[in-house]
Amino acid sequence: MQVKSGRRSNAERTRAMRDRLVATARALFVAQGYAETSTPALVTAAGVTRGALYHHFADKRALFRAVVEAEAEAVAQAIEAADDRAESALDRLLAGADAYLTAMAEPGRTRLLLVEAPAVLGEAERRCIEDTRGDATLREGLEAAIEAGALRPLPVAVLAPILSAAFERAAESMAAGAEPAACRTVVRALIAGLTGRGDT
Amino acid sequence: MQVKSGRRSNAERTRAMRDRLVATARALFVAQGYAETSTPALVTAAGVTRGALYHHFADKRALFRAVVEAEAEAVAQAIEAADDRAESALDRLLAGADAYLTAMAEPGRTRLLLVEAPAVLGEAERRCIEDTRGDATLREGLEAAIEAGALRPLPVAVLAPILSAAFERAAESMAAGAEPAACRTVVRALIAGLTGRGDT
DNA sequence: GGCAGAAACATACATCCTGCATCTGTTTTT
DNA sequence: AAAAACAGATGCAGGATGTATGTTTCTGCC
Repeated sequence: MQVKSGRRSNAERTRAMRDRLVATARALFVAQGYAETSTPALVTAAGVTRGALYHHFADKRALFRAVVEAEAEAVAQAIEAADDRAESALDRLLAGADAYLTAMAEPGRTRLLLVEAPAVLGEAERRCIEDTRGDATLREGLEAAIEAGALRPLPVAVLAPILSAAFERAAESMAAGAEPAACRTVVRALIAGLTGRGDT
Repeated sequence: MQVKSGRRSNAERTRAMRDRLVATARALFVAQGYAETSTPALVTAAGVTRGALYHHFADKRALFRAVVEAEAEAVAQAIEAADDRAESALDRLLAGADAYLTAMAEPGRTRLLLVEAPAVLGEAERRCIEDTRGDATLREGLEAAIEAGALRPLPVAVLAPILSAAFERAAESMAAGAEPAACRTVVRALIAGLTGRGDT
């Protein structure tokens, strides 16, 4: 292992370059959107060349997908962490929803995950990323809550995406400057309404 | 006004050309998405030239906006029609939600309005189209229902977009082949939960 | 230690798309 | 009937994407 500044292993070079490209891409995609961000501008901002980009990613979309996957992973982890700290099935739901809203407050996340991703990646590809993470967790949480009698029996396959969409819009509202407290209140009211008892 | 076959007034020519371009654009945007639809391919499909396109629309986005506005208008009309037939504030809400789901079942509508439009038009422009129509109606409906004591008092400014998103996802699920009955059940349950009584 | 091969990165090119400026022909107006 | 206004067609400039080809940097082996 040389300590000389100029020498780096291939693994290091790859990781550094990939991280650099993904970080720069995230910033530009958030600021200008996917379509309006050209690869020449992107590599210039990153201080590298287009050759490096196309060496590490099949095309512009693959780079975007890498950005989105990293974002989705971060959100999923935040939710699972909150999930672990809850007791009852209903509490897990409420805590998960809360954690989702908090995680999505990270600047740019709503634009990447909720605006650009659906249009750039197909619905299919987007599902592969989002669905195997957040949505699956939510589905399990709902099933558990219904099983436990905490929630009205409703078709989870339909309910989960719909609730998920509600959470997403709440996150967008918060990103757009709405009262965080109001957003959380409404989301909790929505879930509470499904208990059939109507209390919070 | 000549009746000779080859002779058409300018107004007729304009309307025919615009309609033709919008109809063709809708089909292609639905089938391949906005970004993957090139203007050369579009005008070829329409049997006209790019000159005609850029004569009637400032740019590709303007054509897309025309398509989206037409879709949004159709949805808004369907909702208002259903609204007029309802009695109580709560009934208007439920009828409006139902009408929304039915209207959004029109093939391609979810992709245009919910996937492509947010990414292609800014959130700002999209709001101008969607918000001044569907969302405003929903907001008024919610305010009326809360005023009448039919719904729990919640911040409408936040609740309306969130409910709207839930409806939208329900529409997408239906477009993707989910049980229409299940979708309607869930949507109604969501609204019912907000009454604070929990019944349908 | 030095060299062959692979991998990381850079450069150059072919293709395509967008938007505009220009040009032709038709309709409307006076 | 002539001029003005307008619909529509053609050609061009700028720029973007993705690939093919070169060059440098590392890695495994002798």
